[in-house]
Amino acid sequence: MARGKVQMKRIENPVHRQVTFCKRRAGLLKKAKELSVLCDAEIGVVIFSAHGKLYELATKGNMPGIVERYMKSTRGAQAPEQPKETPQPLDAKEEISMLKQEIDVLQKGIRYMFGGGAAEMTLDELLVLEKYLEMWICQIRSNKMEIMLKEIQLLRNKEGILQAANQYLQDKVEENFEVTNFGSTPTYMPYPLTIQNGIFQF
Amino acid sequence: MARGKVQMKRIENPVHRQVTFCKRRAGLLKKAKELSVLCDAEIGVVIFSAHGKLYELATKGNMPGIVERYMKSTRGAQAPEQPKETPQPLDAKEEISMLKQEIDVLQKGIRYMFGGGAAEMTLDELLVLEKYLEMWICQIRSNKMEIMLKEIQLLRNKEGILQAANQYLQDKVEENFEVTNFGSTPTYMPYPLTIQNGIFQF
DNA sequence: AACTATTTATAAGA
DNA sequence: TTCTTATAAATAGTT
Repeated sequence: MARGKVQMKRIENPVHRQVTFCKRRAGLLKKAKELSVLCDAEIGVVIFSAHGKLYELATKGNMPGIVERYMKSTRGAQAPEQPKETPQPLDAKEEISMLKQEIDVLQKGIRYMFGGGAAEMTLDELLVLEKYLEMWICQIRSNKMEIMLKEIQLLRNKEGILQAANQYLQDKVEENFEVTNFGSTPTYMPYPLTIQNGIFQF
Repeated sequence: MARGKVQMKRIENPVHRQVTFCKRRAGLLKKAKELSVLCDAEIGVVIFSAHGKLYELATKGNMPGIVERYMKSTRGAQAPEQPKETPQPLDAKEEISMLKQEIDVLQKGIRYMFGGGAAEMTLDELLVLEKYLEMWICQIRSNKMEIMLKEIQLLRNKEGILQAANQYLQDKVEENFEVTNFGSTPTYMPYPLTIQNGIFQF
């Protein structure tokens, strides 16, 4: 904002970036405080530097309170959609009715989460919903793991290919060495591409 | 900051205050975004207006992640953090695209939940969704606890009333006993309603 | 919502 | 980091 406009992209020079971070961080926290005082607002600001250091500001020094209020608020803040008809590729009618009951709980739960807590839920319903969410998280974690394992497998394969190439090249080099230094003792000659196995063991 | 300094205290005129809130809120969020982009920082800003309306900004649209990181950071009492490279934030459509992304994740998540994981989600999306679910579970557990504590309090009150009634009846019975068995020794006579205290201590 | 006169923030240099 | 200063940005009061 001074002595030249600044492009809105990451500052590549690390020193420059650090200095700017200092200055603008101070500016941001000051502005936040001003806004809270002038307009009687409750504000929380959390800043993690690129190096992971935490800077924060919270009105009344009460960040936990703000986080809690945020969580309560977001239940109602974003209401993307009402889940409508679930495609049911199921067979038995009893099963369907049971599933519908289940879906009722879930729909109620989603209203609970997204609909500003308008739907009052009983303790039993909360327990059921909690179980569902836990299952959901479990499933997500399993999918995450699957994706990561695939990635690892892919990298392993690449590693294998590279090691084979490495071996081939090494043989080639040794062969040339023997030709140019005929009669000398063959020496073991590890190349940089020969790397350790990963930390994951299948 | 223009046409006259401003006192750093609550603006009393409500109209004036509302206008200033709008302007400065926009300014603060803009500054926060700039800082995150220029200096590669992870930033979360939460603003509650005096009327309770929520405004927020989070890098990567990932407020739950920031909250979690914040909690980790503060719980460890200034624990050393690992420097994590933030993927370059997009600079084009600003907050709107990020919020849309956030909503996208949630919508996809709902399909994910109801469709038995049919919707393919990227690893990043799964991570964000996981954070949301953890947040919600936390909220649900807190609600559960609240309900249970209320229930316990209610039961305690009932217990108190019943014990009082019990005492009253017991006295009555003893009185009658003394009348009908004049001169006999009074005996201690505990009634079934006299029960032990619950396991919860407030 | 727009418009400016000012104040504030800050980029660059020291 | 801190100070200085020229200049860009933000914004208070007004229209």
